[in-house]
Amino acid sequence: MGDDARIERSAGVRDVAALAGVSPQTVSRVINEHPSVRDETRQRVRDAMRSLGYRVNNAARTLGTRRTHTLGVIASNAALFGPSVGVVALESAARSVGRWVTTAYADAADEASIEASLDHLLAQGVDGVIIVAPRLDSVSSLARRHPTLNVGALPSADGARAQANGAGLAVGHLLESGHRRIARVGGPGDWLEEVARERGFADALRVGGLDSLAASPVAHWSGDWSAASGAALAPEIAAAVRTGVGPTAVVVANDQMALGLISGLAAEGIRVPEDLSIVGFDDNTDAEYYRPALTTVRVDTDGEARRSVAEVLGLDATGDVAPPRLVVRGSTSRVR
Amino acid sequence: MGDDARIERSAGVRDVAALAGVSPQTVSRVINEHPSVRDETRQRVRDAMRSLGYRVNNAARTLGTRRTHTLGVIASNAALFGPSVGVVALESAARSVGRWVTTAYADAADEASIEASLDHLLAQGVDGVIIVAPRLDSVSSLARRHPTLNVGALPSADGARAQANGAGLAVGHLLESGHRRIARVGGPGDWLEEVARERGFADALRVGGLDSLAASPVAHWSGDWSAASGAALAPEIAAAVRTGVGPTAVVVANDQMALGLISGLAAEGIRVPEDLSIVGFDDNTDAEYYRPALTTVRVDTDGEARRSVAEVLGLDATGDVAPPRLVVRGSTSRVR
DNA sequence: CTACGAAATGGGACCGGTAACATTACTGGG
DNA sequence: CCCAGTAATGTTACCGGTCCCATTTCGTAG
Repeated sequence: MGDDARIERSAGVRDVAALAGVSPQTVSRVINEHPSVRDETRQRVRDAMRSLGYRVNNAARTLGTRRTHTLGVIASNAALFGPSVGVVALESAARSVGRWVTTAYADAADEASIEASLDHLLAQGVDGVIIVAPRLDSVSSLARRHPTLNVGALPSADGARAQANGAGLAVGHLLESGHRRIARVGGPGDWLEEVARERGFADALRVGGLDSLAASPVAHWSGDWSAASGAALAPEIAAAVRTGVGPTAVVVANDQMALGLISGLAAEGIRVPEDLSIVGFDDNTDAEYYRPALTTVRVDTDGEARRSVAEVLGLDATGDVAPPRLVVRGSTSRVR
Repeated sequence: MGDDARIERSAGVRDVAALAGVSPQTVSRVINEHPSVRDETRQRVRDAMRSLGYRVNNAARTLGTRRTHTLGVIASNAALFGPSVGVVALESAARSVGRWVTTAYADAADEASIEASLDHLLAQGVDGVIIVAPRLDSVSSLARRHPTLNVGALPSADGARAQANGAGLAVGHLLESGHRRIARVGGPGDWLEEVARERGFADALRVGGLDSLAASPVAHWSGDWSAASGAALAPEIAAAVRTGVGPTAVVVANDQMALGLISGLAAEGIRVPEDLSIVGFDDNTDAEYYRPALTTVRVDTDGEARRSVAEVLGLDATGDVAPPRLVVRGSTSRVR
């Protein structure tokens, strides 16, 4: 292109202003889409920006405004589908409203680790923080300790409600299939999503005419979302099934625990779905290829992410959030 | 002078300087660990910083230095274990050397999408960019178009070599188990990791005394890393196995494709490992709970990430990288 | 004791936008 | 046609570190 080989310091607002014949302030107004700029002026400035290859300098802008246009995301355990997908969805949602995302991974079970991640994000300066798959008290606790900070969560309160409904769908499917002894394998009890999914499960059972007694012989099993933790529960669950009065179906809190559970049950000689029906939650991309293919609940993570971002930034929500949906595959069958 | 109760703007270098009785410049030197500061002075400044709760303002610093201390990461498809784990490892590695990470997700197969992500990162200003699981030409192509930018990859060139060795381990295991007709299911051919794993596979076959002829009847199968793509290959592979002169073992380019393949093969009536041994790659957290549990190759992603970060930032590498390791489970058996 | 180079420190200007306020150009009502 | 009120634009200083360069202090050889 140009053979004037000089180190061109990238153009600034003043350069653009000079070329467009306006003041730097007007250029700034154009950048920020301030309404009080005549269309013709705006166009002239835009042209100048283009011909100079102008790019806003985020640092300068931040220095002046004290707003970084950056969203901090604290996520945990990337070996889990849920959080991974959530982080991607958040990044996409944030970018679509002109924000950057800085991510810090932490061990969600360890409050100190979360605090360290938050410190890291605060040092950089972020306009808000979203915690992915938070523990129950993480959000309120952080909000309390950093009153000036916008703290949000994925899922949001609305998202949690949706997940409760999703858990209800799973129960409904099992009831329709003739199951009456339905147990549940939960996640860690102090996680927001676990609480929602558990509540949805319990409510649906009650509505179906089965109170908690229906699940009484099976107690409450729970893991840590990992396949390993699902597998670890297999012996106990297998024993319950063998009694003949144990559960005929289990609603598991996420797909990966379901995977582990099925694997462990196989080792115990319990067949799925012949001896026990299993429903997962998330519908991760692999669930269809588990053996048997997993019946599970799909949630609209992208929609949820958009909602969470909008909430934290105080914007109007963009786009709808699809309600959760049951995906029936091979891990559930009618009760014999 | 007048001490009106005004909103306490967080302390800056000038405040610290005043309290410590030095110039702002000296405070700056302390912040940046410049050697030419007397120990006693340094200590005085540090004390002042602490007592004022001083925190560097990253934006101001960036504006002055033109360095953001931020690393950009471009990753693709978070539904895959490999990239997800890689991103986390990079974040951790970067943080441990005092950098922030801004992530942008892109569809790696779509050059335009990568370019858009890069634009996004450049607008923020990053000191370097690391592409996770890059296509073969992505890195060099970006480096060419943005000559001033530090571009790196995960895995690095060394990491790719290690993966080649890992693929060799898989082949070695199969040879020892008596397999002689060994096929391979690759990833997308224009991906760095695919090239490395394929090369390791081919080299090991040759060293084992089997040239490419051994694989000739099985052609070259490949997918896109997803379980779905693995499942899609099942009919064709099943047909080859049924001929009786097809492969007795398959080395698959990653665990998730192996999962899909096994699922698809089951539908075709091919049993793993009785009729066909299968080796995966990655050893993701779920592989142990696939059915059968997957024999696979584990790589040291954390170590690789540290190496990539150090490379891009021009630092000395910290910590060793563990060599890849074969994990033998139930998806492989001795040939009958 | 002097001289001189290195070490330690200080003094502005400056990075590139933007807030705050001032100014000028328009609009419509009386 | 004047004036208030709003729209459009300009002026100036400032955000908070750091760069460059000047200055002072120190160590030590001559």
